[in-house]
Amino acid sequence: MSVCVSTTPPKHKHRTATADRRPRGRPRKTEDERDDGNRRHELLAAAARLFRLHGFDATSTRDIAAAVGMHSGSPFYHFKSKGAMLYAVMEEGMRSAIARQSKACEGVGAAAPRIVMRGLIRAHFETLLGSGNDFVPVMLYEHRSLSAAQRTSLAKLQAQYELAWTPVLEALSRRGQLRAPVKLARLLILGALNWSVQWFDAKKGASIDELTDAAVALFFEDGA
Amino acid sequence: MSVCVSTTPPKHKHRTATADRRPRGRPRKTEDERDDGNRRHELLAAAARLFRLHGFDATSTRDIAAAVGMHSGSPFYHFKSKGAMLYAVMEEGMRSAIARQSKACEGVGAAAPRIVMRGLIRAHFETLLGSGNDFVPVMLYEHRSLSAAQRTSLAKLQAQYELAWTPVLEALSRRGQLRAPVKLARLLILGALNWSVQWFDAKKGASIDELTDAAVALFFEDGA
DNA sequence: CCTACCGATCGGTAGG
DNA sequence: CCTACCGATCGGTAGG
Repeated sequence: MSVCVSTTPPKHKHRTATADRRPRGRPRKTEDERDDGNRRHELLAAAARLFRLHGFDATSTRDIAAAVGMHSGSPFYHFKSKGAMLYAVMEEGMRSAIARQSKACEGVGAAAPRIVMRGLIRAHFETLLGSGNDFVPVMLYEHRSLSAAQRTSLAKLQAQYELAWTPVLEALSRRGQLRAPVKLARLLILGALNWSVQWFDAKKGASIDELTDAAVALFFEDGA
Repeated sequence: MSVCVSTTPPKHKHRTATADRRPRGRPRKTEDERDDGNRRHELLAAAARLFRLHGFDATSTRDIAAAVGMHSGSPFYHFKSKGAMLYAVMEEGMRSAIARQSKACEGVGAAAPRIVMRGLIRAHFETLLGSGNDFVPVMLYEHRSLSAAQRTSLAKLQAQYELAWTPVLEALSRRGQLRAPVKLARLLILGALNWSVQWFDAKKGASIDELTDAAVALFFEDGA
């Protein structure tokens, strides 16, 4: 029996009812209608980088616009508010985190839980520390700036993500390889990983692989 | 040989040269000159609470003033800038954290390293999660808002705090009770503890003592 | 510590 | 997506 739960996201359908904003004024320069999404994503990537670097409140929408060569009012053509940009960054972060996690679980089949756990930890570090992966760190550290409704919405994605961890921890616990209560262990372990955002430096110190090995060794006993 | 390093802070002498600001205008209402310091500390406690709750950028100096019944300009009689308030919060947080840690180390004498470690972890949780202890959480989560000079200054206090951990971890490692490299283990363990600020709820779930037990069990093997 | 104020910046919008 | 702009808020200060 595989211990790795599939957490492929359900189709989402909560684009807001007011999302049918039509372009006004100057028409598209080219026939290529689809670079609309590209500009939007450019904004999102710039926002993620700046939010991570300076924080949500310390980043102005003007900063974000300038980072992609737009003028001050233009981001509001793509997003209806600064808060909507923050939420979009976090949502994209969670979707890619869930996708990476699912991929890590593919094909581990009936592997030993310690092997599966190594895959989950490795994927988590990659999501947090991989170059250009600013989206999830923003989610972790700018949570406070969300509205209540946004928080509720994101909580579902987070629960979905963490769903994969519990059965693996339980399997390890049954085998005597985990020596703390599963629920607290999950919180402590995820905390240890999440905090790495604060000190990890890709240019010096341990690599992501070394980090993963250290974490697995620290938290779980050998299956010997 | 005791494994617990004394980290009593050295006398600090870096009150800035411009700290001799004299009171102007309306004289003190009473003869009690010494409630000056009390007002300053009231401001600090209110700032810590608000910074923790809403973040540094989202808290205005007006909010802080209102929280202690002052008017908008008055905090600047006690602190020369908002940034100086942030630094003062963090500095006070570190001093009390170091004091609590030193106390936890007193009298453990030649106890087994696992016992000493339990004391360090317990003290750390108390510093982070004890009721009214907002100062260190602010330090952990608002680090980004410091100036470079402030960061350098605080780094010394942080290094002093973490000094106590290394020899204990090394002792545990020698005994085979710690299964990851000491340096990475320290980063991961402190991260697990620091992250508890995000999810701990004094009104439900585990108590600080249960948390401490779970952490010790998770990270360290029995000395059996 | 209060009053009154300043300059700067910010999120957001109308209209094209 | 740009131009031009508004109202609100903010950190900080002079003077008492």
